[in-house]
Amino acid sequence: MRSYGQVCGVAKGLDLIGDRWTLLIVRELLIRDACRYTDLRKGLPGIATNLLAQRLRELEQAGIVLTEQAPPPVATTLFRLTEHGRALEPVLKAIGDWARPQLAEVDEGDTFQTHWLVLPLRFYGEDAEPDEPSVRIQLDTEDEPLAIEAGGGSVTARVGRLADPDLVLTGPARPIGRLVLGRVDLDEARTLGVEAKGEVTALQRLNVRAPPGG
Amino acid sequence: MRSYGQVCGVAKGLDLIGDRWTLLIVRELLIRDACRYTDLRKGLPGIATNLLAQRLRELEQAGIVLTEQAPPPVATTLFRLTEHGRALEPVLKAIGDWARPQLAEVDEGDTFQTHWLVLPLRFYGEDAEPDEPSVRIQLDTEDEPLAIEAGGGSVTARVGRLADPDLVLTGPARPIGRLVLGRVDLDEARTLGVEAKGEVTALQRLNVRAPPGG
DNA sequence: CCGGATCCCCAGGGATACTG
DNA sequence: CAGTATCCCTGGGGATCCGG
Repeated sequence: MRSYGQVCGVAKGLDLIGDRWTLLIVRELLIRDACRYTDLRKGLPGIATNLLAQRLRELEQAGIVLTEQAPPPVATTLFRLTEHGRALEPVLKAIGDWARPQLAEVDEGDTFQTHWLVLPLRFYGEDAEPDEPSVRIQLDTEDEPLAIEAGGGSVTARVGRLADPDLVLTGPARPIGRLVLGRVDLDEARTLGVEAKGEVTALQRLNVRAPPGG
Repeated sequence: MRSYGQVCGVAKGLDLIGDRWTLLIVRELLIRDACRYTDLRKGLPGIATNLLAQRLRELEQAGIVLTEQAPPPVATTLFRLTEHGRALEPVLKAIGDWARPQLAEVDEGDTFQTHWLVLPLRFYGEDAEPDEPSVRIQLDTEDEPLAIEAGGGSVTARVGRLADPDLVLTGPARPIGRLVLGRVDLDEARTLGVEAKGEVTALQRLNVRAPPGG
């Protein structure tokens, strides 16, 4: 990117992360930790492949991303955030906090992927019953499976599959996302095609609060 | 800007504020409150005038900026942030926090303007002696005058001139900025061309702390 | 299949001139 | 003062192709 050439923290920051797609690449890496090139492409629908490669080079040069060679039998390049890169999480959180109202006006053509639930759950998720034993919820949608665990007062979510979940939610990604974030209840989600198998009360443990000021 | 088309708070936010120059326009409006078109242009060296006009239109349409007609004898258009626009301050703060280290590597061609001190003073400034009577410091550089006041534990700064300052700092903008932010002491600043007239101990009242995690 | 590189085309940004 | 109009050029979108 062309530098703004200003002695100002905001301008200097935007020199590094102000380019199109850059912060969304960081988002994907915050969600997935270590990440293949193809994972990034799938999580960034519409990005041109040359652009992704160029951004990754720039991010590596800026000390935000580092690459490593995975050992066989994987034998592929993995991309990962440096500590300086992980320090961008508050920036993404601030943008997300601010944009919460905009999230209501979702366009019909907008895409949704299940793993995008990870950051909102990390930022706003609480365990409603901290003293109860923890519960595990498995999301099974058309794209990647997501594993959610609530216990000890906090909520964690990651891409992948749980060994023995208390509750499995199967169906289209969008309604499952709205159910997990507490925007619809289970009855309404069922009419939208969501199937729940197991301990449905586990959903009560997920408490997703509103961002500050929203 | 072209929308990312993703059901994700970060992406939705970037749809509105991810364009080049946009957040720097917001920065200028956070510094100055009400602002003429020409003030914005001076504070954004290098921006194309058509681009500034276009961004202001987009920001107004997004409910971030509003325009008002100043009454005579000023008789000009003023730009101001809406409440939704002022809510972007934490986003700028998060970027500034993150970019603090980058601010050390300033290029020689980079420009600096005195009023850019307002946000760092607002974010990181503390009054070192909350119980003492407040002090007023006037900055007089080649560009606009800046008025700083420290008292009651906090620091405020705004563009403009004080009636009877306790201390007046005159000289080139860059060294004055570094002095106010505590990056050089008064002796070193003097060798860089800064003149101090009045109660020089007033500078001790300014305490500019480091951002979280930096 | 993974990790890109290459090519073409268009939209968005930069610089300058001009106008109500 | 507050923009519009214009021209040019770079950066981004989209597709295809290529080496490992």
